[in-house]
Amino acid sequence: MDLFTQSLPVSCALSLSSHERCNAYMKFEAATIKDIAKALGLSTSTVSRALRDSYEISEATKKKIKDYAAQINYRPNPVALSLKEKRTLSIGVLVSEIANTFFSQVINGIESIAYKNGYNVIITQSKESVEREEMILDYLTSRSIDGLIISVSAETNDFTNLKQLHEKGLPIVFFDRVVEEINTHKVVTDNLDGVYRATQHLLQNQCKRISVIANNANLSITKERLAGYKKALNEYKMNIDESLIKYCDHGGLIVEEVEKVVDELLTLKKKPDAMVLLADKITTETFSILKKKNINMPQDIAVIGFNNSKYTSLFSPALSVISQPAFEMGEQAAQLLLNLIESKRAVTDFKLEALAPEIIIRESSQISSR
Amino acid sequence: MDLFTQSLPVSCALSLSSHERCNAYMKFEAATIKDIAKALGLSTSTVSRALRDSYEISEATKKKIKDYAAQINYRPNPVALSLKEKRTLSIGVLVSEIANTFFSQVINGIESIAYKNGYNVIITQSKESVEREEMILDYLTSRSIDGLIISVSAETNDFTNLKQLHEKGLPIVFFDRVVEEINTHKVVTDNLDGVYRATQHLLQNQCKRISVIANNANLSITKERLAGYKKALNEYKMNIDESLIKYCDHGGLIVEEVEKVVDELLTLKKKPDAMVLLADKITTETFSILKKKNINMPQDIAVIGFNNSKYTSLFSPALSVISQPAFEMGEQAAQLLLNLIESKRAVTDFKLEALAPEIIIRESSQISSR
DNA sequence: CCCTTTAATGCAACCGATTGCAATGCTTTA
DNA sequence: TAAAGCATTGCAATCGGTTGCATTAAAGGG
Repeated sequence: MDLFTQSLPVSCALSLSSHERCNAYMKFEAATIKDIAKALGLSTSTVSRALRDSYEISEATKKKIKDYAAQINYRPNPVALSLKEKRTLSIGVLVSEIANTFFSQVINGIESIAYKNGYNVIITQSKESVEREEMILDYLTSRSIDGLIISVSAETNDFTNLKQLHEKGLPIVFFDRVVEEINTHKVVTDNLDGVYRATQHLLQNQCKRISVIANNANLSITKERLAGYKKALNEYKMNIDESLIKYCDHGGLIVEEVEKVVDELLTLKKKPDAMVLLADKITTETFSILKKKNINMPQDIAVIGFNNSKYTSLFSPALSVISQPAFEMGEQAAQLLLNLIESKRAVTDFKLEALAPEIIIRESSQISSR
Repeated sequence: MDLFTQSLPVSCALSLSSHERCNAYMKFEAATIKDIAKALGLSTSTVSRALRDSYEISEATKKKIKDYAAQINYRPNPVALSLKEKRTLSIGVLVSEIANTFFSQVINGIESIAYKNGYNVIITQSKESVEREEMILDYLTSRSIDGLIISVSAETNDFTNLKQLHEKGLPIVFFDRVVEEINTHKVVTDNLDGVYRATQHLLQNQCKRISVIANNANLSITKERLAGYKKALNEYKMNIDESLIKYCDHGGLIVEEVEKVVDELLTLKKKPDAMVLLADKITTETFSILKKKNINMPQDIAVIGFNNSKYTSLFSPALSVISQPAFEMGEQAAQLLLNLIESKRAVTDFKLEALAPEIIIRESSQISSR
C-alpha cells in the first residue's frame, strides 16, 4: 500500500505532499492542523500552539512545524475559528441601493477600514423595501455578523426588529438615514446646514418661490433637510408655502412618483422658480424630467440637489449639487463599529458625527441672466 | 436558587424564556439546540431531528420542540453548519470597482440569483491593482467561499494564482474580463460585435479617421473590442493606422493616463475625426476632457464609447454609448456558478455566453450637420 | 540517589449542529 | 410466553481549531 492509496479518494490535501494532486473532480479542501500533526507525528495541540508561537513549544519543533505548514501552504480554517471564538470577523452593510454613487462611495470607505482590520464586509441592498430590509436583517444576523452598518430604507417606519437586535447586543452604527430611538453611534452629513446653504444660495440669486422635493417624510434625512430649507426661508422672512413641498415615498426609485410631483409643481398657479432636491436619485430623475420637458435651467427653474456622482458636472446645464463626504462617512462608520465590536466593556457614550457637505455651484442654479 | 441565578451571568439566551433580558452589556448570543434540549429535557439529537422533520421523531415531541424553537426564535448557527457541511453558502465577487455602474449592475444581477438560492455574496474590488487582487484572492479563499465570480484587474497578466485555485477545485466563473487559459464558464458581452457596429455607425456617418482608446492591452475585452474595430475598418476598405490606437493601462482609473492619450490623439498631424472609447471609465474621462478643451462633439470629433450609466443621456451632447446587459450578465454568471457548486460530479462542458450589447446612438456621434 | 522542578508535549473538552448506531420500551406474532 | 418487530430517543463521533490540565522525561538540588 503506497502513500496515495492510503488516503480516502475524496479528500485531497490530506495525505499529499505540498504538490497539488487535486483537480476538478475533487472538492476544494485545504490542509488542516490534523494533517500537519499526522505528517510530523505530533499532536494537534502542539501544532496549534507552535503556529501561534506559544512559549510552551521548543524552538526546534516550532521551526519544524512552521516550515512544514508553509510548505503545504496551510491556512487556519476561519469557519472553525468563528465557531470557537464566537465571532465571524465580518460586518454587514445594508444600504438602499449599491448602484447609487453615494452609497458605493460610503461602501468604499467602509471597506478600506474593515479590510485594514482583517474584517470582511457583506454588502446588501434593501431597494427601499421594508420586506427586503426585514429579510436581509434576518439573514444577516442569522449569518452571524459581528456588527451592522445601516442606512434604513425609505419605506421603513417600524424599527422594533432593529431595536430588538440592538438590545440583544448586536453592535450597530447608523449612517445617513438614522433611527433616533436607537441609542448608538451615528454618522451623518450636516444635512440641515447643507440645505440651508443651498437654499440661501438660491435666495441670493433672487429666487422667490423655492420648491423642494424630499424623500419619504419618515426619514431622518428628510426632516433635517427640510429644517435647513425652512431655516433659510425664515431668515429671509419668507413664509413657507406647503404646496411647494413635495415628497417621494420611495426615494425616487420609482420614476412615476417623481414625475407626479414635478408635474404638480409645474402646474401650480404660482409656479416655483427654483427646486431643491433632497435626495440623490430624486435629483437626477427630476433633472431628466425637466430636460425632457424642455424647461430651461436655470432661467425657468433654478435647480440644486443632493448628488454624489462626478457625472453631474458633465450635464447640460452643469448641475449644482450638495455633495456628501461619502468616503469619510464610510470610514468613520466602520471605525466606530469596530470600536463597538472590539470594546471589552459596554459602550455608553455614543457619538453623533455630522460631517460637512460640499455645495458645488454650477450652471443649473446661477441666475445671473435673470 | 431561582430560575435566573442558575445560569452563568455572561450567557444570555441560555436560561431565559422568550422575553429578552439581554442588553448592551452582553454579547449578542443566539439560542442553540442545546438550550432547547435542556429546556425540554431531551437530547440534542432529538431536537435536531425534530427540527429537520425526521420521521424518527414522534409528532408530539416534534410539535413541542418546534413550538419552543419558534417561541425563543431559534435559528441554526450557520457557522456550525458550515464547519460540518464544508461549505459556507457564500460566494465571492471580485470586480475592479464597485462604483462603476457596469459592475454595480452586474452585482445586482449576481445578488438576485444568489439570494434566491440562499447564498451570501461577498463583494470586493481590486481597484485595478494586481497586489490588491492577489491579497483579496488569498483572503477570499482563506475565508472559505464556495465559489468565485471574477472580472480580472487591468494590471494582471499572471494568472498562476487563479489557475492554482481552479485546479484545486474552487468553482470559478469569469465575466467581462476573462482568462482564456482557464477552462471554466465565462459570461461576456459580444464585444467584437458591439464595437463593430459602433464603428460601422461612425463610418456610415462619414468619419474617415476613427481613433480608439482601449483599456490595458492584456485584457480579453481589449482584444475583442479592437478586433471589432478592425473588422469594421476592413469592411470599409480602410487601412488601420496604429497611431490612432491608444491604450490606458489602468483602465482610465488614473486621470492622467487618459489625458495623455487624448492629447496625443489631438496633436497628431492628421487628427482623428472620431473616437471609440473601449471602457466605461475611459469614456467618461475622455468626454470630460474633450468638453474641458471646448472640442465640439460631434462636429469636431464624433464620440461613442462603452458606458452603462443612465446619466450619459443627460450629458451635453447626449452621449452615444455601447451599453452592456450588465444585470443579465450577473444573473447568468451567478447561475452558472451555482450550477458548478451544486453539481455532484465534475463539470467538463463549460459554456461561453456572449450577450448582445445595445448600441444607443445619441447626439455625440451623429454628424448629420457635417 | 532520590525528590523536586521545569520544559515539552499530549489528552480531552469545547464551540453548534448532524447522523450512524445503539438502546429502550412497547406491540405484535408465532 | 418468548422472540421479533417497530417506534422513539440517546450516545458519541465528527467538522477544525483552541486551551486547561495532565503526563512525561530530563535536569537540578539536597
